[in-house]
Amino acid sequence: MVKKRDTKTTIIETGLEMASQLGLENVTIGNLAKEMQMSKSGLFAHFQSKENLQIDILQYAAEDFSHYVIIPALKTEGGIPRIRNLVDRWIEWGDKLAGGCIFVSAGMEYSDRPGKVREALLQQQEEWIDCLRKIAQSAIKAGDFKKDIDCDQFAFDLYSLLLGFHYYYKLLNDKETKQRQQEAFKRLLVNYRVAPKKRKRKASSKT
Amino acid sequence: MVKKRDTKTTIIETGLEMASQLGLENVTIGNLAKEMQMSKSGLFAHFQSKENLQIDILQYAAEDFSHYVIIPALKTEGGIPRIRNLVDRWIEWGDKLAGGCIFVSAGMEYSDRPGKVREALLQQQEEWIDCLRKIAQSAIKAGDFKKDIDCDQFAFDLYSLLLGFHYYYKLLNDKETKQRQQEAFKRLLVNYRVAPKKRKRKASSKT
DNA sequence: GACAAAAACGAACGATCGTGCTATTTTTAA
DNA sequence: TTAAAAATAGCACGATCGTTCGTTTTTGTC
Repeated sequence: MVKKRDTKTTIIETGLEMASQLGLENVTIGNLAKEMQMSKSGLFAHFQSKENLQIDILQYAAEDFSHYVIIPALKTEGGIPRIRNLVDRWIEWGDKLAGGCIFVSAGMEYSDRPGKVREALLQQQEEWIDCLRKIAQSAIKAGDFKKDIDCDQFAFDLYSLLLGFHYYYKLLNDKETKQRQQEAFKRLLVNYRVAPKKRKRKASSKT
Repeated sequence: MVKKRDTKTTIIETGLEMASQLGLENVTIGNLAKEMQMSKSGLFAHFQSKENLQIDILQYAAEDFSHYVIIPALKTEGGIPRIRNLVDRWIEWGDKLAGGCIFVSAGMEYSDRPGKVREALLQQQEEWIDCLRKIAQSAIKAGDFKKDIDCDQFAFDLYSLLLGFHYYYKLLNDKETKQRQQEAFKRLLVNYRVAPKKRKRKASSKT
Protein backbone atom coordinates (compact mmCIF):
# COMPACT_ATOMS: atom_id res chain seq x y z
CA MET A 1 0.00 0.00 0.00
CA VAL A 2 1.28 3.39 -0.88
CA LYS A 3 0.43 4.90 2.43
CA LYS A 4 -2.12 7.23 0.93
CA ARG A 5 -1.59 10.63 2.34
CA ASP A 6 -4.17 12.02 4.62
CA THR A 7 -6.73 13.77 2.43
CA LYS A 8 -7.10 16.79 4.63
CA THR A 9 -3.36 17.35 4.64
CA THR A 10 -3.21 17.13 0.88
CA ILE A 11 -6.00 19.66 0.58
CA ILE A 12 -4.16 22.03 2.84
CA GLU A 13 -0.93 21.60 0.93
CA THR A 14 -2.68 22.30 -2.34
CA GLY A 15 -4.39 25.27 -0.75
CA LEU A 16 -1.08 26.58 0.48
CA GLU A 17 0.36 26.44 -3.00
CA MET A 18 -2.70 28.20 -4.32
CA ALA A 19 -2.60 30.82 -1.58
CA SER A 20 1.00 31.67 -2.27
CA GLN A 21 0.10 32.56 -5.83
CA LEU A 22 -3.36 34.06 -5.58
CA GLY A 23 -3.48 35.20 -2.00
CA LEU A 24 -5.13 33.52 0.93
CA GLU A 25 -8.44 35.25 0.30
CA ASN A 26 -8.65 33.98 -3.25
CA VAL A 27 -8.27 30.35 -2.41
CA THR A 28 -11.67 29.15 -3.45
CA ILE A 29 -13.47 26.05 -2.28
CA GLY A 30 -14.51 25.38 -5.84
CA ASN A 31 -11.09 25.72 -7.40
CA LEU A 32 -9.49 23.79 -4.62
CA ALA A 33 -12.01 20.98 -5.07
CA LYS A 34 -11.38 20.94 -8.80
CA GLU A 35 -7.65 20.72 -8.21
CA MET A 36 -8.21 17.89 -5.77
CA GLN A 37 -10.69 16.18 -8.05
CA MET A 38 -13.32 15.96 -5.42
CA SER A 39 -16.64 17.59 -4.75
CA LYS A 40 -17.01 21.00 -3.19
CA SER A 41 -19.11 19.64 -0.36
CA GLY A 42 -16.74 16.75 0.26
CA LEU A 43 -13.86 19.13 0.60
CA PHE A 44 -15.85 21.64 2.56
CA ALA A 45 -16.79 19.05 5.17
CA HIS A 46 -13.20 18.96 6.35
CA PHE A 47 -13.23 22.55 7.41
CA GLN A 48 -16.80 23.73 8.10
CA SER A 49 -15.92 27.20 6.90
CA LYS A 50 -13.58 28.94 4.55
CA GLU A 51 -12.10 30.83 7.44
CA ASN A 52 -11.05 27.57 9.06
CA LEU A 53 -9.49 26.44 5.82
CA GLN A 54 -7.47 29.63 5.63
CA ILE A 55 -6.33 29.33 9.21
CA ASP A 56 -5.42 25.68 8.70
CA ILE A 57 -3.34 26.66 5.71
CA LEU A 58 -1.52 29.25 7.77
CA GLN A 59 -0.99 26.79 10.58
CA TYR A 60 0.36 24.19 8.22
CA ALA A 61 2.70 26.72 6.65
CA ALA A 62 3.94 27.78 10.07
CA GLU A 63 4.70 24.20 11.03
CA ASP A 64 6.44 23.58 7.75
CA PHE A 65 8.43 26.76 8.23
CA SER A 66 9.38 25.72 11.71
CA HIS A 67 10.43 22.31 10.48
CA TYR A 68 12.52 23.44 7.54
CA VAL A 69 13.83 26.76 8.77
CA ILE A 70 13.72 27.40 12.46
CA ILE A 71 14.55 24.04 13.98
CA PRO A 72 17.52 23.24 11.72
CA ALA A 73 18.88 26.74 12.20
CA LEU A 74 18.69 26.36 15.95
CA LYS A 75 20.84 23.26 15.62
CA THR A 76 23.54 25.28 13.95
CA GLU A 77 26.36 26.79 15.93
CA GLY A 78 25.05 29.86 17.75
CA GLY A 79 25.91 33.37 16.68
CA ILE A 80 26.46 34.64 13.19
CA PRO A 81 26.65 31.20 11.57
CA ARG A 82 23.20 30.49 12.87
CA ILE A 83 21.89 33.75 11.50
CA ARG A 84 23.39 33.06 8.10
CA ASN A 85 21.88 29.63 8.13
CA LEU A 86 18.50 31.01 9.07
CA VAL A 87 18.49 33.53 6.26
CA ASP A 88 19.54 30.97 3.69
CA ARG A 89 16.85 28.57 4.76
CA TRP A 90 14.28 31.34 4.89
CA ILE A 91 14.94 32.19 1.27
CA GLU A 92 15.01 28.56 0.22
CA TRP A 93 11.71 27.98 1.91
CA GLY A 94 10.16 30.83 -0.01
CA ASP A 95 11.45 29.27 -3.20
CA LYS A 96 9.57 26.05 -2.57
CA LEU A 97 6.28 27.80 -3.23
CA ALA A 98 5.52 29.35 -6.59
CA GLY A 99 4.27 32.52 -5.01
CA GLY A 100 7.05 32.83 -2.48
CA CYS A 101 6.87 33.05 1.28
CA ILE A 102 3.22 32.91 2.20
CA PHE A 103 3.64 35.03 5.32
CA VAL A 104 4.94 37.93 3.33
CA SER A 105 2.04 38.00 0.92
CA ALA A 106 -0.56 37.12 3.52
CA GLY A 107 0.81 39.72 5.87
CA MET A 108 0.32 42.43 3.31
CA GLU A 109 -3.04 41.05 2.31
CA TYR A 110 -4.41 41.12 5.84
CA SER A 111 -2.69 44.25 7.05
CA ASP A 112 -6.06 45.96 6.94
CA ARG A 113 -8.65 43.23 7.07
CA PRO A 114 -9.91 42.35 10.54
CA GLY A 115 -10.97 38.84 11.44
CA LYS A 116 -9.76 35.53 12.76
CA VAL A 117 -7.40 34.96 9.85
CA ARG A 118 -5.65 38.20 10.58
CA GLU A 119 -5.45 37.36 14.25
CA ALA A 120 -3.90 33.98 13.56
CA LEU A 121 -1.42 35.52 11.18
CA LEU A 122 -0.60 38.26 13.62
CA GLN A 123 0.20 35.83 16.37
CA GLN A 124 2.42 33.78 14.11
CA GLN A 125 4.32 36.81 13.01
CA GLU A 126 4.82 37.98 16.56
CA GLU A 127 6.24 34.61 17.45
CA TRP A 128 8.50 34.71 14.46
CA ILE A 129 9.79 38.15 15.26
CA ASP A 130 10.36 37.03 18.80
CA CYS A 131 12.40 34.19 17.37
CA LEU A 132 14.51 36.64 15.41
CA ARG A 133 15.09 38.65 18.54
CA LYS A 134 16.22 35.59 20.47
CA ILE A 135 18.62 34.64 17.76
CA ALA A 136 20.17 38.07 18.03
CA GLN A 137 20.45 37.57 21.77
CA SER A 138 22.17 34.26 21.25
CA ALA A 139 24.59 36.01 18.94
CA ILE A 140 25.44 38.36 21.76
CA LYS A 141 26.01 35.42 24.04
CA ALA A 142 28.21 33.78 21.44
CA GLY A 143 30.32 36.90 21.38
CA ASP A 144 29.53 37.71 17.77
CA PHE A 145 27.27 40.69 18.40
CA LYS A 146 27.94 43.75 20.47
CA LYS A 147 26.32 43.68 23.88
CA ASP A 148 24.47 46.95 23.65
CA ILE A 149 22.53 46.33 20.46
CA ASP A 150 18.75 46.54 20.22
CA CYS A 151 17.59 43.05 19.34
CA ASP A 152 14.18 44.25 18.25
CA GLN A 153 15.86 46.64 15.88
CA PHE A 154 17.85 43.75 14.50
CA ALA A 155 14.65 41.79 13.90
CA PHE A 156 13.15 44.77 12.11
CA ASP A 157 16.23 45.24 9.97
CA LEU A 158 16.43 41.62 9.00
CA TYR A 159 12.73 41.28 8.27
CA SER A 160 12.82 44.41 6.15
CA LEU A 161 15.66 42.97 4.16
CA LEU A 162 13.77 39.79 3.47
CA LEU A 163 10.68 41.73 2.48
CA GLY A 164 12.76 43.69 0.03
CA PHE A 165 14.23 40.49 -1.29
CA HIS A 166 10.81 39.00 -1.82
CA TYR A 167 9.49 42.10 -3.53
CA TYR A 168 12.39 42.37 -5.93
CA TYR A 169 12.63 38.68 -6.53
CA LYS A 170 9.01 37.89 -7.15
CA LEU A 171 7.59 41.05 -8.65
CA LEU A 172 10.47 42.67 -10.43
CA ASN A 173 12.24 39.44 -11.35
CA ASP A 174 15.50 41.23 -10.80
CA LYS A 175 18.34 38.87 -11.65
CA GLU A 176 20.70 40.57 -9.27
CA THR A 177 18.35 40.43 -6.32
CA LYS A 178 20.22 37.66 -4.58
CA GLN A 179 23.49 39.53 -4.56
CA ARG A 180 21.72 42.72 -3.53
CA GLN A 181 20.30 40.83 -0.61
CA GLN A 182 23.70 39.37 0.25
CA GLU A 183 25.36 42.74 0.07
CA ALA A 184 22.74 44.28 2.32
CA PHE A 185 22.94 41.35 4.69
CA LYS A 186 26.68 41.72 4.94
CA ARG A 187 26.35 45.34 5.93
CA LEU A 188 23.57 44.54 8.31
CA LEU A 189 25.88 42.17 10.15
CA VAL A 190 28.64 44.77 10.21
CA ASN A 191 26.35 47.09 12.08
CA TYR A 192 25.79 44.59 14.85
CA ARG A 193 28.91 42.48 15.03
CA VAL A 194 31.49 43.01 17.62
CA ALA A 195 34.83 43.56 15.92
CA PRO A 196 36.71 44.10 12.68
CA LYS A 197 37.43 40.42 12.95
CA LYS A 198 40.23 40.30 10.45
CA ARG A 199 43.32 41.65 12.07
CA LYS A 200 44.68 43.14 8.96
CA ARG A 201 47.60 45.10 10.17
CA LYS A 202 46.97 48.59 11.10
CA ALA A 203 44.50 47.31 13.62
CA SER A 204 44.33 50.68 15.22
CA SER A 205 42.50 48.88 17.93
CA LYS A 206 41.26 50.59 21.03
CA THR A 207 37.64 51.23 21.39
CA MET B 1 -21.96 75.83 -8.39
CA VAL B 2 -19.76 73.56 -6.35
CA LYS B 3 -17.72 72.42 -9.28
CA LYS B 4 -19.01 68.89 -9.00
CA ARG B 5 -16.05 66.64 -9.28
CA ASP B 6 -15.75 64.52 -12.31
CA THR B 7 -17.61 61.31 -11.58
CA LYS B 8 -15.01 59.02 -13.02
CA THR B 9 -12.31 60.59 -10.91
CA THR B 10 -14.39 60.18 -7.79
CA ILE B 11 -14.98 56.55 -8.61
CA ILE B 12 -11.27 55.99 -9.03
CA GLU B 13 -10.49 57.75 -5.77
CA THR B 14 -13.04 55.64 -3.94
CA GLY B 15 -11.67 52.56 -5.63
CA LEU B 16 -8.17 53.47 -4.57
CA GLU B 17 -9.24 53.75 -0.97
CA MET B 18 -10.99 50.41 -1.27
CA ALA B 19 -8.00 48.80 -2.96
CA SER B 20 -5.61 49.92 -0.27
CA GLN B 21 -7.68 48.08 2.30
CA LEU B 22 -8.94 45.00 0.47
CA GLY B 23 -6.43 44.64 -2.31
CA LEU B 24 -6.79 45.65 -5.91
CA GLU B 25 -8.31 42.34 -6.89
CA ASN B 26 -11.06 42.63 -4.33
CA VAL B 27 -12.32 45.99 -5.46
CA THR B 28 -15.73 44.98 -6.67
CA ILE B 29 -17.88 46.77 -9.18
CA GLY B 30 -20.88 46.12 -6.97
CA ASN B 31 -19.33 47.40 -3.77
CA LEU B 32 -17.82 50.35 -5.50
CA ALA B 33 -21.20 51.24 -7.02
CA LYS B 34 -22.84 50.92 -3.62
CA GLU B 35 -20.25 53.22 -2.10
CA MET B 36 -20.79 55.69 -4.92
CA GLN B 37 -24.54 55.38 -4.68
CA MET B 38 -24.93 54.61 -8.32
CA SER B 39 -25.82 51.59 -10.39
CA LYS B 40 -23.39 48.85 -11.27
CA SER B 41 -23.92 49.33 -14.97
CA GLY B 42 -23.59 53.09 -14.72
CA LEU B 43 -20.29 52.75 -13.00
CA PHE B 44 -19.12 49.96 -15.25
CA ALA B 45 -19.73 52.07 -18.36
CA HIS B 46 -16.82 54.30 -17.36
CA PHE B 47 -14.31 51.50 -17.63
CA GLN B 48 -15.58 48.74 -19.93
CA SER B 49 -13.83 46.15 -17.84
CA LYS B 50 -12.68 45.55 -14.32
CA GLU B 51 -9.12 45.29 -15.53
CA ASN B 52 -9.31 48.84 -16.87
CA LEU B 53 -10.69 50.03 -13.57
CA GLN B 54 -7.79 48.44 -11.73
CA ILE B 55 -5.26 49.94 -14.08
CA ASP B 56 -6.90 53.35 -13.82
CA ILE B 57 -6.69 53.12 -10.07
CA LEU B 58 -3.00 52.35 -10.27
CA GLN B 59 -2.43 55.15 -12.72
CA TYR B 60 -4.26 57.61 -10.53
CA ALA B 61 -2.28 56.49 -7.50
CA ALA B 62 0.96 56.90 -9.41
CA GLU B 63 0.07 60.43 -10.40
CA ASP B 64 -0.96 61.29 -6.89
CA PHE B 65 2.27 59.82 -5.60
CA SER B 66 4.24 61.80 -8.10
CA HIS B 67 2.41 64.95 -7.15
CA TYR B 68 2.71 64.60 -3.39
CA VAL B 69 6.01 62.80 -3.05
CA ILE B 70 8.34 62.88 -6.01
CA ILE B 71 7.90 66.37 -7.38
CA PRO B 72 8.12 68.23 -4.07
CA ALA B 73 11.11 66.14 -3.05
CA LEU B 74 12.88 67.05 -6.27
CA LYS B 75 12.41 70.68 -5.38
CA THR B 76 14.27 70.14 -2.15
CA GLU B 77 17.96 70.78 -1.94
CA GLY B 78 19.79 67.88 -3.58
CA GLY B 79 21.65 65.26 -1.60
CA ILE B 80 20.73 63.86 1.78
CA PRO B 81 18.11 66.53 2.58
CA ARG B 82 16.26 65.47 -0.54
CA ILE B 83 16.42 61.84 0.45
CA ARG B 84 15.13 62.60 3.92
CA ASN B 85 12.33 64.64 2.43
CA LEU B 86 11.44 61.86 0.06
CA VAL B 87 11.24 59.26 2.79
CA ASP B 88 9.11 61.49 4.99
CA ARG B 89 6.69 62.19 2.19
CA TRP B 90 6.60 58.56 1.17
CA ILE B 91 5.49 57.58 4.63
CA GLU B 92 3.01 60.42 4.89
CA TRP B 93 1.53 59.45 1.58
CA GLY B 94 1.00 55.90 2.80
CA ASP B 95 -0.77 57.33 5.83
CA LYS B 96 -3.34 59.08 3.68
CA LEU B 97 -4.87 55.75 2.74
CA ALA B 98 -6.38 53.48 5.32
CA GLY B 99 -4.60 50.46 3.92
CA GLY B 100 -1.27 52.15 3.46
CA CYS B 101 0.82 52.54 0.35
CA ILE B 102 -1.08 50.86 -2.45
CA PHE B 103 2.04 49.91 -4.37
CA VAL B 104 3.32 47.87 -1.51
CA SER B 105 0.19 45.81 -1.14
CA ALA B 106 -0.52 45.59 -4.85
CA GLY B 107 3.06 44.62 -5.54
CA MET B 108 2.78 41.68 -3.21
CA GLU B 109 -0.65 40.82 -4.51
CA TYR B 110 0.46 40.66 -8.13
CA SER B 111 3.89 39.21 -7.60
CA ASP B 112 2.62 36.00 -9.08
CA ARG B 113 -0.43 36.88 -11.10
CA PRO B 114 0.20 37.53 -14.78
CA GLY B 115 -1.88 40.02 -16.73
CA LYS B 116 -2.17 43.63 -17.73
CA VAL B 117 -2.55 44.85 -14.17
CA ARG B 118 0.71 43.25 -13.20
CA GLU B 119 2.41 44.70 -16.23
CA ALA B 120 1.22 48.21 -15.43
CA LEU B 121 2.31 47.84 -11.85
CA LEU B 122 5.66 46.46 -12.88
CA GLN B 123 6.39 49.38 -15.11
CA GLN B 124 5.44 51.87 -12.41
CA GLN B 125 7.68 50.19 -9.91
CA GLU B 126 10.59 50.13 -12.31
CA GLU B 127 10.18 53.85 -12.87
CA TRP B 128 10.02 54.43 -9.16
CA ILE B 129 13.14 52.43 -8.49
CA ASP B 130 14.84 54.30 -11.24
CA CYS B 131 13.84 57.48 -9.48
CA LEU B 132 15.41 56.23 -6.27
CA ARG B 133 18.60 55.44 -8.13
CA LYS B 134 18.74 58.90 -9.62
CA ILE B 135 18.26 60.50 -6.27
CA ALA B 136 21.24 58.55 -5.00
CA GLN B 137 23.23 59.78 -7.98
CA SER B 138 22.27 63.34 -7.22
CA ALA B 139 23.47 62.79 -3.68
CA ILE B 140 26.81 61.81 -5.08
CA LYS B 141 26.88 64.94 -7.14
CA ALA B 142 25.96 67.01 -4.13
CA GLY B 143 28.95 65.57 -2.33
CA ASP B 144 26.88 63.82 0.30
CA PHE B 145 27.39 60.26 -0.92
CA LYS B 146 30.58 58.47 -1.71
CA LYS B 147 31.41 58.28 -5.37
CA ASP B 148 31.86 54.54 -5.63
CA ILE B 149 28.54 53.44 -4.21
CA ASP B 150 26.10 51.20 -6.04
CA CYS B 151 22.99 53.29 -6.61
CA ASP B 152 20.85 50.27 -7.38
CA GLN B 153 21.90 48.79 -4.10
CA PHE B 154 20.86 51.99 -2.40
CA ALA B 155 17.44 51.78 -4.03
CA PHE B 156 17.10 48.20 -2.87
CA ASP B 157 18.13 49.06 0.66
CA LEU B 158 15.77 51.99 0.89
CA TYR B 159 12.83 50.16 -0.61
CA SER B 160 13.39 47.24 1.74
CA LEU B 161 13.33 49.60 4.65
CA LEU B 162 10.02 51.07 3.58
CA LEU B 163 8.55 47.63 3.04
CA GLY B 164 9.58 46.70 6.54
CA PHE B 165 8.06 49.87 7.85
CA HIS B 166 4.80 49.17 6.12
CA TYR B 167 4.67 45.60 7.33
CA TYR B 168 5.34 46.49 10.94
CA TYR B 169 3.17 49.57 10.89
CA LYS B 170 0.09 48.15 9.25
CA LEU B 171 0.07 44.53 10.25
CA LEU B 172 1.78 44.42 13.60
CA ASN B 173 0.67 47.86 14.74
CA ASP B 174 4.00 48.22 16.42
CA LYS B 175 4.09 51.54 18.25
CA GLU B 176 7.82 51.83 17.92
CA THR B 177 7.88 51.23 14.21
CA LYS B 178 8.55 54.81 13.32
CA GLN B 179 11.63 55.07 15.45
CA ARG B 180 12.79 51.66 14.22
CA GLN B 181 12.50 52.98 10.72
CA GLN B 182 14.35 56.14 11.63
CA GLU B 183 17.12 54.25 13.29
CA ALA B 184 17.52 51.97 10.31
CA PHE B 185 17.41 54.92 7.96
CA LYS B 186 20.11 56.67 9.89
CA ARG B 187 22.40 53.70 9.57
CA LEU B 188 21.51 53.28 5.94
CA LEU B 189 22.74 56.80 5.29
CA VAL B 190 25.91 56.17 7.24
CA ASN B 191 26.75 53.36 4.86
CA TYR B 192 26.56 55.60 1.86
CA ARG B 193 27.55 59.04 3.03
CA VAL B 194 30.88 60.42 2.39
CA ALA B 195 32.63 61.18 5.63
CA PRO B 196 32.66 60.65 9.35
CA LYS B 197 31.53 64.23 9.38
CA LYS B 198 32.62 64.76 12.94
CA ARG B 199 36.37 64.80 12.87
CA LYS B 200 36.91 62.89 15.99
CA ARG B 201 40.63 62.29 16.06
CA LYS B 202 42.10 58.95 15.28
CA ALA B 203 41.05 59.21 11.67
CA SER B 204 43.46 56.49 10.71
CA SER B 205 42.56 57.07 7.16
CA LYS B 206 44.34 55.36 4.27
CA THR B 207 42.85 52.42 2.44
C1' DG C 1 -37.45 74.69 -26.84
C1' DA C 2 -35.42 71.09 -30.09
C1' DC C 3 -32.06 67.80 -30.48
C1' DA C 4 -27.92 65.04 -30.41
C1' DA C 5 -24.51 63.22 -27.23
C1' DA C 6 -23.19 61.60 -22.93
C1' DA C 7 -24.23 59.60 -18.59
C1' DA C 8 -26.75 56.75 -15.65
C1' DC C 9 -30.11 53.23 -14.89
C1' DG C 10 -32.75 48.60 -14.46
C1' DA C 11 -32.99 44.15 -15.48
C1' DA C 12 -31.01 40.13 -16.74
C1' DC C 13 -27.23 36.71 -18.20
C1' DG C 14 -24.29 32.75 -16.83
C1' DA C 15 -20.80 31.76 -13.59
C1' DT C 16 -19.14 31.22 -9.24
C1' DC C 17 -19.09 32.21 -4.37
C1' DG C 18 -19.65 29.97 0.61
C1' DT C 19 -22.67 27.01 2.83
C1' DG C 20 -26.30 23.67 4.25
C1' DC C 21 -28.89 19.28 3.79
C1' DT C 22 -29.48 14.58 2.57
C1' DA C 23 -27.80 10.43 0.37
C1' DT C 24 -24.47 7.32 -0.73
C1' DT C 25 -20.18 5.31 -0.59
C1' DT C 26 -16.08 3.90 1.81
C1' DT C 27 -13.59 2.77 5.85
C1' DT C 28 -13.26 1.00 10.42
C1' DA C 29 -14.36 -1.95 14.55
C1' DA C 30 -16.61 -5.80 16.69
C1' DT D 1 -20.27 -10.36 8.53
C1' DT D 2 -22.30 -6.65 9.95
C1' DA D 3 -23.25 -2.34 12.27
C1' DA D 4 -21.41 2.08 13.27
C1' DA D 5 -18.71 5.81 11.75
C1' DA D 6 -16.34 8.63 8.67
C1' DA D 7 -15.70 10.44 4.19
C1' DT D 8 -17.46 11.94 0.04
C1' DA D 9 -20.95 13.16 -3.34
C1' DG D 10 -25.16 15.50 -5.20
C1' DC D 11 -28.06 19.09 -5.24
C1' DA D 12 -29.81 23.41 -4.10
C1' DC D 13 -29.97 28.00 -1.69
C1' DG D 14 -29.24 32.98 -1.88
C1' DA D 15 -25.66 36.25 -2.86
C1' DT D 16 -22.54 38.27 -5.64
C1' DC D 17 -19.38 38.30 -9.47
C1' DG D 18 -18.26 40.81 -14.24
C1' DT D 19 -20.72 41.95 -18.17
C1' DT D 20 -24.37 43.08 -21.78
C1' DC D 21 -28.24 45.53 -23.58
C1' DG D 22 -31.96 48.55 -24.18
C1' DT D 23 -34.05 52.46 -21.98
C1' DT D 24 -34.29 56.68 -19.59
C1' DT D 25 -32.32 60.88 -17.78
C1' DT D 26 -29.17 64.59 -17.91
C1' DT D 27 -26.36 67.82 -20.32
C1' DG D 28 -24.66 71.11 -23.68
C1' DT D 29 -25.46 73.54 -28.24
C1' DC D 30 -27.88 75.79 -31.68
